Amino acid sequence: MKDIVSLCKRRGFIFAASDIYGGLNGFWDYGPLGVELKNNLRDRWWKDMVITPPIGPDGSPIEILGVDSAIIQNPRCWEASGHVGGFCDPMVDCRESKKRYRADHVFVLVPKDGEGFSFAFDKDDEDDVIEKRLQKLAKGKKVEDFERTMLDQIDPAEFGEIIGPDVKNPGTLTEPRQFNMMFHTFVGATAGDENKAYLRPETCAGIFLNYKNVLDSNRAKVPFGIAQVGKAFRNEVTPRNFVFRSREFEQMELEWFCEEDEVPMWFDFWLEERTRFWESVGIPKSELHFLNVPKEDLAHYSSRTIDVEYRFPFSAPDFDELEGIAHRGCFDLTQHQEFSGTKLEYFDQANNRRFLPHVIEPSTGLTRGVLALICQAYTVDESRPSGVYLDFKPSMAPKKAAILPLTAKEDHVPTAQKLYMDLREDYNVDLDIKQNIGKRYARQDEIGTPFCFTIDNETSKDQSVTVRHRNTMEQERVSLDNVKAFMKEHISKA
RNA sequence: GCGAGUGUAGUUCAAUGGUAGAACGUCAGCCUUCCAAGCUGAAUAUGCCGGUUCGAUCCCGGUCACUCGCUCCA
Repeated sequence: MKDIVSLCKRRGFIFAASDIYGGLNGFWDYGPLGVELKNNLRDRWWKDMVITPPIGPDGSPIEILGVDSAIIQNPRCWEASGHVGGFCDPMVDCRESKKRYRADHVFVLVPKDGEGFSFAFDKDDEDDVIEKRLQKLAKGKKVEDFERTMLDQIDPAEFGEIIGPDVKNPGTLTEPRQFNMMFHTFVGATAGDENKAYLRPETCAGIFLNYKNVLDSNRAKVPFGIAQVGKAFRNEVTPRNFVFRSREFEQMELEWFCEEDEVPMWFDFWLEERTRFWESVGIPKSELHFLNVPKEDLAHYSSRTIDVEYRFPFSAPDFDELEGIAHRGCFDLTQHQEFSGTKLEYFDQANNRRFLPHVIEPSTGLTRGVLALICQAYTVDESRPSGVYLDFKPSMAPKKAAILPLTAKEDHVPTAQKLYMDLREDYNVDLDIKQNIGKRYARQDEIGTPFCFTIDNETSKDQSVTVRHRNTMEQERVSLDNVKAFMKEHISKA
């Protein structure tokens, strides 16, 4: 992983944000090649979703519409989604056991006579565990001698008298701290609670907020989908693993609205489609893993979620989440309907009935996808000068080809320039004239350019150039006239 | 947020209480007819802030970042 991070910096894929100031934990910038790669992945997703959506089970193309909603929305929408209420749980750390507890998940036995210490327990602790611990530490007191109170109901000033759940001495618990995952900001020039707003922690809310607008303006009929790509922000406790968990990231989310009884069919449909997508951009199925998220780990709104996981270098041999496909039920529309007071029911004219559609959400991290593409492409090959090459699918590669005059002299350069000007109309290509040919091949290997066209003495004789293939380093001759056709053939099918 | 470790050119590594050196890469020139070749030259570093000291890259403190473990990940 270290090597990948260093290659990303060295060649201009991904830099630490504010690098010259020493960086900022959890934020990353995309360099010249990184932004191309990210755009390629994003554009492919957008094309596969919105421009040419898949063929549905009935044989005709399904309907998906795109939106691009604001990052900052009315803060009430985050109350509806549960982000404001549900995720501000005060947490308490134990200085000795190094554990962290939710203050509302810890209860405390406070002595009724006010003498001696109080004892904290996890809310799930069984009675016999509690009794045993009291026997050891409470100097003869029994459960009946205590009053049971939740930790978040106790004044932190009295924490000094409490013995934490996993320790033997009092005074190790810190004050409760709020851990709100949402970044907040203020709308308007004055900073106060009345104009507090949030940076969206996920893009899907903007879809639900526009669900009615899209329906009304586009004659959409259930089942249909709304797609969005955009930035989201989460104040992660621990940004880790390069761009995998960062505080500012980019999501590609589809909300698929359908009838409740068709949920199982569409769920399977999207699972299959999304798997196909990842394969098509270069992630082999062998490196993917499908995690049926266990009930106890499901989000509050979801009754079924499958995580599409990828074998990242930092997780290997295990996998980490790349995409989540969730059945969100009608939770979001119900909540927004209630909080906004706007009716969001769908009217099915054919059957003359109103209902709130259920939602299947394939939600993926664009920036995580970029990381997966880079990790997957990273190929060590000691036999070649660069020692490594990036095995991108040609369609994903930031640069599709490099045009290299064999020498900087003679008539190689003008021919190369002409070819470059011609190719760049259709493809993102490089023209590189300086230094010997080996160095230039090596450089292109490191950034994953699939093809290099080399102009040599023979070119002026027979109007042909050498194509050098990145993965095999093999060469073949192609006539100048056929270079475009060659590109078209090799890039469109991959 | 806690604990442990780390921090020297783009990268990988040296060295030192007296102000840093190499290799590779990068750039320029020469030379080169297909894989980081050769020759000549050049630019570039002690994360940041403070303290101790005559003097700190080195010792101390803070901070920032990275790695690992915990925690978190709706």
